[in-house]
Amino acid sequence: MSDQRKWVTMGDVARHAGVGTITVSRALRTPAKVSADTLKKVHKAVAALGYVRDDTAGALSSQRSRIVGALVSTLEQPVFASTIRGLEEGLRQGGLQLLLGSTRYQPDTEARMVSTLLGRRPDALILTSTTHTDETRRLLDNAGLPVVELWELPRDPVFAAVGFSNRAAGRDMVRHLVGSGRDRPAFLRTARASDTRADLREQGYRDALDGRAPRILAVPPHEDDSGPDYGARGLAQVLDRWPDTDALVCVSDALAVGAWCEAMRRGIEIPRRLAITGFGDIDIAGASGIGLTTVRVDGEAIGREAARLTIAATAGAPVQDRIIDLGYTLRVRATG
Amino acid sequence: MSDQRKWVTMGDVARHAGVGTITVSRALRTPAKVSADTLKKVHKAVAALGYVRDDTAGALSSQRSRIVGALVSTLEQPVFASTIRGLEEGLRQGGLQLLLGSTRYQPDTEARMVSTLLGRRPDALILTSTTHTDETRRLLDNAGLPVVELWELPRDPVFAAVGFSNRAAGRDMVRHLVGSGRDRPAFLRTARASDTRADLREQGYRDALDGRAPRILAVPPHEDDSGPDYGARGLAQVLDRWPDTDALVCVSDALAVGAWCEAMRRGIEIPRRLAITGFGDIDIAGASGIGLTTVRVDGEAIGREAARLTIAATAGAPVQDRIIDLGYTLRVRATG
DNA sequence: CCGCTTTGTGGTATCGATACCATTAGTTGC
DNA sequence: GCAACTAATGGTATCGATACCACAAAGCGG
Repeated sequence: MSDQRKWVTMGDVARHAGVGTITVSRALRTPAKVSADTLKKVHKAVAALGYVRDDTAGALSSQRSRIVGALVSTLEQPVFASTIRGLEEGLRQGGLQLLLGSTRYQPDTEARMVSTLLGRRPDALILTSTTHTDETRRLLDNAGLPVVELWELPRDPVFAAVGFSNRAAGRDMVRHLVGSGRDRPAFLRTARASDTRADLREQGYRDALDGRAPRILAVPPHEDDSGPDYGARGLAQVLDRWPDTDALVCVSDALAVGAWCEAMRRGIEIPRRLAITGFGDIDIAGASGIGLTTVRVDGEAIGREAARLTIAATAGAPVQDRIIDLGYTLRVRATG
Repeated sequence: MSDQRKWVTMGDVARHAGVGTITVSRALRTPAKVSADTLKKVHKAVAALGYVRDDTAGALSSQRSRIVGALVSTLEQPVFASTIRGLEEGLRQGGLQLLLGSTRYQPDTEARMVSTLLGRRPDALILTSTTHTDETRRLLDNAGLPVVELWELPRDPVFAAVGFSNRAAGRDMVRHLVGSGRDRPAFLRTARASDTRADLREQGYRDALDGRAPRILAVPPHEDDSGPDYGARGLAQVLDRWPDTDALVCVSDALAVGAWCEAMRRGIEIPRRLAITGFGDIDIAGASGIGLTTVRVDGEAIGREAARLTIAATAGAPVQDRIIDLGYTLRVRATG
């Protein structure tokens, strides 16, 4: 940390280069509108002074912050890692910057963060959730900016959505299990109040039961417990309650991996005695030693597509498809 | 997305409440300086108009953005998840907001992102890396703001650092293995050009060899390969090259879990025939089925401590300890 | 060589909140 | 009862970049 010296301003650069401030602005923002000669002078001055433009001031005068706020449900699990990567890269190409936050699946946290984010006057907002408090919904509606919701396909998106049908995916997975002879599948999830994606997958599970009695276990949230811990606890409780369960459909890969570990510890043969499936296809799911059967979602594509939509919308281009379904793939591996 | 209606300004709120704009500013920023009566009027007006303050404008005039930029090496693995959580919570209590980015272990990406971040005039910067390009270092030195580096203890921090000794941790882990009879430990890492933490842990491994021949394998980075994939490939290559290896010290938990899976697939007995250790103690490491022996790092504490330091520094308080060592714990579990 | 467009450049007002200073009313001390 | 203070509030300049308009010079067709 150096001394209290103030920042170099655009005016300083202009003086040093012998041009007007506005020319410096153009040289940096729209180089095509400036002569090659002037451009060189400006760049030299910028380098000499170590100038870094104040985008905060730029945002104020242009009424465009070039910031896109994004709120993901969790950063603890890598589910959204690829989506964030896709988003970040896509937005960067459009000259936009990602302002990231995590809601931890709590609607009130989401409300607070949306409010904070709006204070930075982002050009758009991206949310990996479609369940909002009334307060949040009001803020979003009044903000007058594009809002893109991810990983689901809400019936009435605030503005647009990119995702897939969680319900269909859940249904397909259970059908696959039933089709390969599993007759008593159980569904394992965490008991979170507003995890719409989990609700939808559970609904898909019910859809596919076809008259069989549902075996649904919602592990209560517990301080300091992580995904795999829930999975291990969940498996124990499921077997406790329904000992003859022959397939465990987990709402996420993190849970599935935890359940798998617990099964290994107990010496339960997988998949002969018990099939285990996950959701998301995170990196570890594919590890050869586990080989988790799961639903693959192309998170990076979701991110890229959301970025494309966002760039188009902020540029004022008309957006045709407001609900984009990118689908999913059943990835059948060793565990079921 | 609603129509093109402009944002409500502080002036609008002031008019609606029948007070001056500056009073509204004070009511929201320093309520103590405003009478209870006025406060109520202002809040009512804010609610009625759905006002959200423009922090961008506030930052410009007060020369304090209340933003702290943070760059982590990766978001793909949950190593830094707890650190981010600690940071975010700590900063929020100090009225600061986290602007998050990922460098993907690439110094040039870091340079680009530092520059972009500085354009938002953050009050401080936080980096989970101590290896910077000359360009980055110059920017940081000239920026005149507190820079806190995490997860390492550099000799000459830009401003301050919060972390632990990666070298000592690596050394302790290997000493533990050697002490329990492992005579031919190998070290597995990814071959990334600028992963200082990996370098230090490797150094620790060498320290503890005590005359034994080093067996170091750096898996070359490969497009689309994730942590566990590297681990699996790495185990294969290590056993190929040094078949009698009896302990595999992995530079991260992600690698260790992948190696563990591959070992399971090959029917290698763990830990009898081969010990496997990781680094970081991510959630899955503790899962009972794996029980990975690893180095536990209290990431959340690092985040909280960094937040405390940052708040103090931005408030102009004198900072005494610029290098804070939070230590680590050897967590011996089933795999070694 | 004259109107016309195109290209390059600069001056000035502006974005919205806050710093700074001024003002008023009320309170305290002697 | 008056100076000296505090509490509460408002007016105005300011932060740094960009929008908008103006203008000069160059290119160009006839």
